[in-house]
Amino acid sequence: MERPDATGSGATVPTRRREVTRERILTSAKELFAQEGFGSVSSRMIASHAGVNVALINRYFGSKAGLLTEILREDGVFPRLITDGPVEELPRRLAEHAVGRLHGEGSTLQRALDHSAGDPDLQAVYQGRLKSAFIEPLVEYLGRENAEVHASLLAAVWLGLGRVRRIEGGEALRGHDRTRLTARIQAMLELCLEDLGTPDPDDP
Amino acid sequence: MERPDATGSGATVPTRRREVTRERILTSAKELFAQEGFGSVSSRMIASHAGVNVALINRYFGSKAGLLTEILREDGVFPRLITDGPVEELPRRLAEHAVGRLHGEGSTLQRALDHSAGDPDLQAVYQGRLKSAFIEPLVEYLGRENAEVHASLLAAVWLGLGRVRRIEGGEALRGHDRTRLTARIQAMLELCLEDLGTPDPDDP
DNA sequence: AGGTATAGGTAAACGCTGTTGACCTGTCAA
DNA sequence: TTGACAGGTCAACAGCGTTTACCTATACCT
Repeated sequence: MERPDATGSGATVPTRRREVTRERILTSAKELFAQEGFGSVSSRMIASHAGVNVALINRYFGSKAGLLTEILREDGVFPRLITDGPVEELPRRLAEHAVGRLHGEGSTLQRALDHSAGDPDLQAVYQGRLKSAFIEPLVEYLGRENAEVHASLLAAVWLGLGRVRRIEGGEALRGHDRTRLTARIQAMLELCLEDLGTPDPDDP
Repeated sequence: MERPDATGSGATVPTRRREVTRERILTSAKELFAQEGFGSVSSRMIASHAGVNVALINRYFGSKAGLLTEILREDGVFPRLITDGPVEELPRRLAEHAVGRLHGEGSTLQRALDHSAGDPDLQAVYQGRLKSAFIEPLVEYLGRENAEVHASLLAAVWLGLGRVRRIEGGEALRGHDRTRLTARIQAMLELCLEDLGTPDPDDP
């Protein structure tokens, strides 16, 4: 079966096209995840919203988690944020972005995925992503001794702020003076990156 | 039906006793959660391990999440940690505890629940718990201006460290000199508690 | 002691989930 | 026109948390 194409030329356009279907699923998934969060959206909901059969999700993305992995891979806000300027300004960039999120800035999708970042299926996805899109770029970007430790501490503050915002609503933080709060978070992030000395486990 | 009691007195002990059954479920749940994590343990697994009917979990705890809420309520490591000494030593206490966890210290149950702290059902449970067992006691304990902001920042670092440990294994942090790492985390927590000035949104 | 209300326990189903394998069918090249 | 095959469908699977209707051991009251 074919359908008339939009050009009015009389030619027909195939209804079965891999890329088109794949994109429909991706678009619907993003939209629904953004509205409801990952855990609350079922495969069948995505499929019916995309006007597509359920089985195709697993055909094209392996699993529901695979679908999310693909969405996150396309998104990639972390690496951009990290390499968006000189190292010495990284704490300021991250602090401003974090505080911005408290005030509802950032894409709907980002916010929704944060909101449901706990799902057990997501755990594995986020684990891979923390390394590939946060720790590793950061380590490479810092490019110095103990970079992994600095990166881990930075990631901890970053993720922790996200978590508090997510499960507490961030009301307490949002209520405070924005400039002062940003400065404080920036200071905390700078402390994460400050020199730690040589890591010698034998030395007390 | 009754069974002989352990005293050998010849008396019998009832087989149907609310508290006994409740406790059997709690014990089994703790054990299984500790081994496998929350998400991987089904209601039916808990029930069969406890030698009890599945429906009793919902009868006694409302839901599987309710069961976990009860377990966490009984546990309560947060409030103890917070009020375990003077305020000025709180950052040191928390830092030491956090680093201790990196090195596998803490109860099996704690570690396992941390490990599966992302489940969507747990999200609500943890949300209530973050407020009642962390923020609120901390706010009351600090008892000063902007206590909520300080508590939120502290909670962010604390939860963030937990999250990094959980999804990254904390290898990078564990590999570093323990004393120096503890000192750094302590400094970060102290920064969370440092005076912020008056929260005036109109003041740039 | 006997009768009986009820708390405690059970079995079977409900509707839902993600996933899979067997089966159609549109599309395109020979 | 015919065949091969990528693309799409359908129905079923096993599992989940939860609920409903039902049974029965227990304990109180006469």
